[in-house]
Amino acid sequence: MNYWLVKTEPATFSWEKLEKEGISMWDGVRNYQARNNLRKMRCNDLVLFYHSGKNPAIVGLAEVVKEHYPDPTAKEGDWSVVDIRPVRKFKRNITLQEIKQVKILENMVLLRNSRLSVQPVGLGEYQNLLNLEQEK
DNA sequence: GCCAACGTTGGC
DNA sequence: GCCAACGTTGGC
Repeated sequence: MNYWLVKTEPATFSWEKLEKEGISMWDGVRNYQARNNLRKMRCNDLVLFYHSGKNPAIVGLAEVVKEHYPDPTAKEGDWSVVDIRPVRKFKRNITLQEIKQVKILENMVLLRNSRLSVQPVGLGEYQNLLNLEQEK
């Protein structure tokens, strides 16, 4: 089992929309590194769902339900999508600001390469984030 | 709205 | 193959 994080502008595709749609196709990825990460996702892998823009934060947890297949929205090029579904909304948002303050999380791709929209998350990082959620 | 970081494009 | 120019992302 692997752990991931996907970023999205809430105006483009929000957590609320994911909950409303249920199983959703994660399309529109047009970055090779992000695409390659999509292709490494396996069914049942867990995906932290991150809102970028105003009040950047992890807001919920999703799950991969269908492994990669060609992106039907791509007019050209070799692009992929996966299907995800919402697992649960976090009981509170874990903000970028507080993630930055946790020493153990300083190597997260989220902080090291803030522009990568589909990124791996280490097991230790994942567990730490869940612990953070329980605090406060 | 600004700007840093990163990716892509295209001339040479 | 290098690099300047440009476009995009995303935090602030």
